[in-house]
Amino acid sequence: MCPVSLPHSHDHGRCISDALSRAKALCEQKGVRLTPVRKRVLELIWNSHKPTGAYDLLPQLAEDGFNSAPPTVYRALDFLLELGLIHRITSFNAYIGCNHPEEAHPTGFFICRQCGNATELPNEQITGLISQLAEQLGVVIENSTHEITGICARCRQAS
Amino acid sequence: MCPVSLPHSHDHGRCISDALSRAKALCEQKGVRLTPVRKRVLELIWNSHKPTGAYDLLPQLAEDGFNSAPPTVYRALDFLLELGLIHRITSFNAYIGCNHPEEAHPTGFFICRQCGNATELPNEQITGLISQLAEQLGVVIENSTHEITGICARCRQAS
DNA sequence: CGTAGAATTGCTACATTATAACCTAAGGTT
DNA sequence: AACCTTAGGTTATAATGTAGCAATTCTACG
Repeated sequence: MCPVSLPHSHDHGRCISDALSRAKALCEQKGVRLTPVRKRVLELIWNSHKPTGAYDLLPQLAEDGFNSAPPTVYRALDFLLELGLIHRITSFNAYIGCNHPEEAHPTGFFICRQCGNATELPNEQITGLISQLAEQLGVVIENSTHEITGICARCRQAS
Repeated sequence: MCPVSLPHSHDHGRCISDALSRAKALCEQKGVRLTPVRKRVLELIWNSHKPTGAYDLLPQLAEDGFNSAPPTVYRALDFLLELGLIHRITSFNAYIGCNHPEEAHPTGFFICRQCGNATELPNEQITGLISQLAEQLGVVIENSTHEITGICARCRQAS
């Protein structure tokens, strides 16, 4: 399960290295290649818990001597999205790492207006909602995005 | 309440004229002006129950002799969004009319991949979800978007 | 090995969506 | 009329995302 609220302070280096090893494992399992660009993009996205825009990645890749034209980034993003290693936050045109790429799951995010951090919403609620809706409306659901903004618990207390 | 599923065939002229009179009433009530461009944009959006892109409106406005540069359309859209007369579907970069602009409400949409129609999700479910999440996460929710895609009941039966 | 085929990346150009900035016009008020 | 506020016109540009094709790297198989 994804954390629903970030601990005030956490070992973020650990966050990143965990994400990278999960990614490596998943790629091996699926027989696909976590190439340097792909790995670096994932790492950059995991640099924070704030959604990162595609064009924010370009200069950072350039610094590392990678090619830095939009297609490079978007290809890497597409690859990572496909594997579930990252999610796209459509209302921000931005991307964020996922903690549990192994299990397929409908995605939802809470994004704090103050600190900018995004946390994944608990699966149960989202799953509950969409299965309820599917039955009630008689529809077949293929995809769903849920993006909630506001003030997170920590920022609320800090103010 | 918004219809959750479109009747197979409905008097769509009525849809449009209802929307326009609601808009007129709301504008009078709020003391703002439903100018020709704004009215025409609203009408164009209500031409179907499919989300309409901003740039789709430009040539249609041009046909009617209106100015047709992006700012014109976006200003009209912003005005209509502000009043709740339309909603934005972020995952499609598109806009759609709202049946009940009077009452504030969190918005959610189901969009059919097949026929393209978008229908507003029942308020109760969305409201239920976000109030549950707000309490559980200890957050203050300011905004939420819920966009579900799949196959609607009618298209499912037709296939 | 070595070579064919597939996957990946480099690169240029371009498409789509949205906004900034500044000026003109229209409508409402005294 | 003089003034003020709101709305619209116009040009340019920002931000996000893709198409298409050539060059390279990897992989599998003989």
